[in-house]
Amino acid sequence: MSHFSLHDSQRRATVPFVPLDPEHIKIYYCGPTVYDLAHIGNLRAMLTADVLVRTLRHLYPRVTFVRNITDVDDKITARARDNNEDIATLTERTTHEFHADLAAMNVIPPDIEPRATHNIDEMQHLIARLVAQGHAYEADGHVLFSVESFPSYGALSGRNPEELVAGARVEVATYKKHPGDFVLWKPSSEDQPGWDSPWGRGRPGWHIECSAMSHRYLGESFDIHGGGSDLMFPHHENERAQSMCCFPGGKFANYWVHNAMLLVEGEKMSKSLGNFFTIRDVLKQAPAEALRLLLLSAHYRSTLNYTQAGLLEARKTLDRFYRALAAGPVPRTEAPEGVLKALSDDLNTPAAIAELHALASKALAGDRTAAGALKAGADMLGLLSEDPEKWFRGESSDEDTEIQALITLRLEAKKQRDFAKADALREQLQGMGIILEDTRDGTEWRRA
RNA sequence: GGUCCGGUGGCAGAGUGGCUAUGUAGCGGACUGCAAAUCCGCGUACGGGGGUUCGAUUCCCUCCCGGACCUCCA
Repeated sequence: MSHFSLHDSQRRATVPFVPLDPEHIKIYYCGPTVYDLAHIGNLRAMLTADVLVRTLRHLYPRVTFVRNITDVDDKITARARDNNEDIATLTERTTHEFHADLAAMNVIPPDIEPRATHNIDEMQHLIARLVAQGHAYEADGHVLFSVESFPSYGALSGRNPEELVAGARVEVATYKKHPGDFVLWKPSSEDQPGWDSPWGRGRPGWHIECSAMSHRYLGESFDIHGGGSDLMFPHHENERAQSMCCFPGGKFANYWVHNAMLLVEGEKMSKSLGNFFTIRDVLKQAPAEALRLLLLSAHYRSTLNYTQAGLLEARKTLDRFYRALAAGPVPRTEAPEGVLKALSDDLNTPAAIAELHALASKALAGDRTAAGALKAGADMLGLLSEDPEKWFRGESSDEDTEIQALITLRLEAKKQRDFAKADALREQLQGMGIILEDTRDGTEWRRA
């Protein structure tokens, strides 16, 4: 078995991955807040988790992957109000859209996908425990976590509470004992979602839900906790504080995985710059696998520059890979060593893709074992899952007959060495978005 | 202001104390009636300046530039 190394954000180093229990790997990822369509930045985090889980599944007999849905949040409440719809309608619809988008991207669903609103009791239980243990206090209707009660607060993100005070760009609520204290429970007005609690009708703070759900489904200690690097502080830092104070005997997450952000055409993706892409936006203009390959073409801890040119390049790369598969039979093969080695080295997807290129070249040269290895290796990355013919031609349609007829006419013209006519027919097809490839055995076609 | 990451060939993007990925674009060639696809060849990159070393893109220092985070954010 290959040695799997993973970069742990807390240790700030790439270290050998040592499972808590090699028979059962447990991983938790922060899922979406369901108030809007997922964008390609969200997708990068989901893909990082996906490749991580695929790799772990290959190396270990059992992996439990938990990814939550945040369906109570002030952003949700605000959006529902703007849309003039029920909160539940908004969150249900957005959750379905999220699932559909990830399915289109060939992302493996989590084993357990808990919803925050189904875990309010668990959250209250944790909060009560924190209060009882002196890690949390009630103030002005809120329950707050006391960062000073947890000596290692800041260890994950590498900051200390004093620094946070100096740079804070948000005004500190007066009822906080320490400016870094954060909300565990907050009171709800009549028009806000709320649940009865020992501290009055209210709703949970953002961070407590992940502590509650990871504990409920994975226990006091689990192997990996992941998310985007922007979640490291404050979200993950706070989760860690809550959970470790609640369960001093546990380790909470043993490894922390954080993916870097992405840029769009060299700039930060933002709605005001007009370069904000949802998964759906991209899928209108390119196949899902092209987007997937593009996002995996940079290492997850590097900033990735998403560009239109890159999307086209990814598609061309896949064309070549699919050609390599289509060139002959594709035997079932074990995942190739080179790909496994790359992925075992902190999920080095660019190196894994380079292996795929080498295999594709061999396959195109007639090595069908390499074609099998290409398929198996690509599968580790969730790529090349389509039928090559479908990849090149799309779903078969009535148009195919017409295309075939024009091709036959052109072959006739060619036979009579009427190249002007043959070229005219080829141009006509090109106008229909069809590219021809003459081979020894006839003429193949594909969509541009 | 604080903390932390980066700067690699036209572009994308790995990696390494000496053998300088991979892809794409470009150029030349083979194949083809012409294309497309495929194949062959070419272009020797590591922000600037110091230092350590027999040797640095890789280690150290410094400067410049970019980015992230500092309680909305994948």
